[in-house]
Amino acid sequence: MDNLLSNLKIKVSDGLFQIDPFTSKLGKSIIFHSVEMITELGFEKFTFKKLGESIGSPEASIYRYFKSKNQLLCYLISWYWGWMECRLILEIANISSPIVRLEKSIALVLSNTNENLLIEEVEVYKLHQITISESIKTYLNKDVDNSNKEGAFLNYKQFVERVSKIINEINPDYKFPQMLLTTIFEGAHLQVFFGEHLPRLTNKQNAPDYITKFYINLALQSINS
Amino acid sequence: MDNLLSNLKIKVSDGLFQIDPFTSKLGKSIIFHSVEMITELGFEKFTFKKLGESIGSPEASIYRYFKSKNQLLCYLISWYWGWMECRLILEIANISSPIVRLEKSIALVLSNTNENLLIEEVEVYKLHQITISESIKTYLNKDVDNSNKEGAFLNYKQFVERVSKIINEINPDYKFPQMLLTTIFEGAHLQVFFGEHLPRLTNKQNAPDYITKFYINLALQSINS
DNA sequence: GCAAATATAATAGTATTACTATCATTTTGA
DNA sequence: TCAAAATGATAGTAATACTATTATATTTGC
Repeated sequence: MDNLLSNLKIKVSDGLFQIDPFTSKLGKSIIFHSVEMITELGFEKFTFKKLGESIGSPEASIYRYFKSKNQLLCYLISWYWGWMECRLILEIANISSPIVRLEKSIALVLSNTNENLLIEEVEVYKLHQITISESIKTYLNKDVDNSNKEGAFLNYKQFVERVSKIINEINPDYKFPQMLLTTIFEGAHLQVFFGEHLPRLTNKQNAPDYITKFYINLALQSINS
Repeated sequence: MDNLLSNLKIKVSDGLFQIDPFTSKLGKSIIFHSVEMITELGFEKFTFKKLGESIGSPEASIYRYFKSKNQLLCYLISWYWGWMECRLILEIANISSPIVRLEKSIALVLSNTNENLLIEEVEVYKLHQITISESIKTYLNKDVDNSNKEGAFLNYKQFVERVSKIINEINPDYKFPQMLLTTIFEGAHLQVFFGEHLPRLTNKQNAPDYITKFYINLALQSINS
């Protein structure tokens, strides 16, 4: 997989940066260290000043790449869904059964790479964790309509779109594929978080992949009924 | 309903305030105006300074009631779930069928009072909107374990607990009531938000209560299978 | 009805955040 | 090699999220 993906450039909407970070050393460093730092501190306590210190560059230089820390978060999350779409395509290629393809799509959203895979300076393991706790902050705010215009959610929409087509292969009459999928994807992330911090809000099991199985069942029951 | 509820005092964990706001005029004013202001500005742009100006009291006075704007948000959201539990109890009293009780529980989470009902200085219509866009911010952060210790999520847990008991009446062997319910409650809020701002991530229908029906079906299919 | 306790107002101050601006220096690439 | 672009160094600003202090109301318990 690494080899295949190392030839890919994940497309991120150009409204999500001022200068494409992958065109320079500093840009790549911003990406690498921001993933590290947001994972460690959480988005609220993460600042460009701290980021600058850890990179060894002044704050002002970071602002040349991203106009705000919000834009940077949107960039990272968008990159994540772009990368997930790549993984999805590889994962379900040559699988004829749409049910199996759907199962694999849902499993993918909950899977994390074990090794700390580094793609385009992005530690994808950590970015997965960031997506779980921080991604909703890209849209649950009063600037959502602007972010939307800047293309912040295109990659996520495209991912959802691709999987909803699989749902309509299974049942062409199913009316709520996007609704079902965002319920599942966002719900899945939340259950991971609850499992760690608020166990009374979930049903943690020792069985591996119990969250995945739960959501696969939920999806298939809903689609086939 | 108003009459019944006007005799109730919604219980909020005392880790969520410094001074109980309902014991003074200023406290009540903080509650009333913060609901107004968070609805209007969103949580990020809401500040104690602006709140103080609109109340006509200095910032420092507000800090005597709530040690941070985060604590205030936790208070409001907790109050919301306390209030929702009261509504739930009234709503499902004397209904023998657990299926109907479950349906009503889910419908309740998506329902908003039409009139701008004022309970204990809380405009509940606006607080419902705040819950949709801001409630996850009470826990998706690095302070979650502390907030949890302070009782920030007790009312929500209790609400979920109460409804999960209904699920286990329907099917005593069902293993994932909390997981199903938080998926539904959080998902339901999200679909409302997507319907307004990111329609490609949902399936907005003209039919009234389509979100409610979707989640009721989802629940019943999952529980009965 | 009055003193004491308590709540509030008025004001000031601090460290940090989220930026913007300017100019010198280094890197790059045609 | 020379100009353009990127970066570094430095400074500055308005706002945020608080804390502290002291004076003035207001409440309350006796």
